[in-house]
Amino acid sequence: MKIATWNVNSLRVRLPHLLDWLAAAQPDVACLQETKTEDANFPVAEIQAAGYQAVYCGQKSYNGVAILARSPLTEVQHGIPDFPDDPKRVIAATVNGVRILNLYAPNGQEPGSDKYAYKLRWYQGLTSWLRAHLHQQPHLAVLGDLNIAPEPRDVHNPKRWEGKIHFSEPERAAFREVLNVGVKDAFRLFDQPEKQFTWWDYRLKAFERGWGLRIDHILLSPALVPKCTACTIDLEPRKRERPSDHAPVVANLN
DNA sequence: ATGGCGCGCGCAGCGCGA
Repeated sequence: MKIATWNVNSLRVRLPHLLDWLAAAQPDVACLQETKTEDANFPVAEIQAAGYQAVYCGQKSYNGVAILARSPLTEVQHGIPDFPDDPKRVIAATVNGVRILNLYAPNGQEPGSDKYAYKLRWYQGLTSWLRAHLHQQPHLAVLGDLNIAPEPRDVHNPKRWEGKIHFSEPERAAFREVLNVGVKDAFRLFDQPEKQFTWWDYRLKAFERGWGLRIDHILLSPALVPKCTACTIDLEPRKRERPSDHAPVVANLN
């Protein structure tokens, strides 16, 4: 089973890219973030024609998540239980016995801001939920735009980014707390080339210059780790005209 | 690297993302 995550930055604008990418990459499960689409406008027909079922929760302009799958999606859950928040950042479902958590973590704006405090609170809520959920669902995969670069090697210029949003120490600590629940970063299960990123600023030709961050992740529970045979970043969609600023991350599970 | 981009909304220019 191939599972993937991609922040599409508007599903409406990126639908042609998404359909081409589904055909090329052939994921069995695709978690999307920043759909920016109300449920009534979700492109169900196009997604079905591509061979996928979908569950989704979105809103106008901001946020929005969806899970696409070639097999039935069951036990669909919205939001983080016990975290009073409704900006359409979390959707979960079970596919082929694997519990899929699709997350769009808050951006955080900048350290010290209200949005930053909210991001850290959101991560506390996430960690508590994960701890409980992992006990109930041992075959658990967490995918999404987690908006944190966990280590210096996940940032093109760690000195430049130290203390900045996505790479501040409290954020990295929050990410470590997630890992401490018992999940592993699928990308780091394997030897990887240097300078592997999933997001590049639209400005200043950041993609061409390799100025990126690795902030989109796939985390696997202990039961899934031995089943994982590969985890890669797919740069092809980012090379297109009018791309999303994020690249998809893909993991193969036996 | 930091003004510089791209999105939605809605019809001008702003809020937001990362």
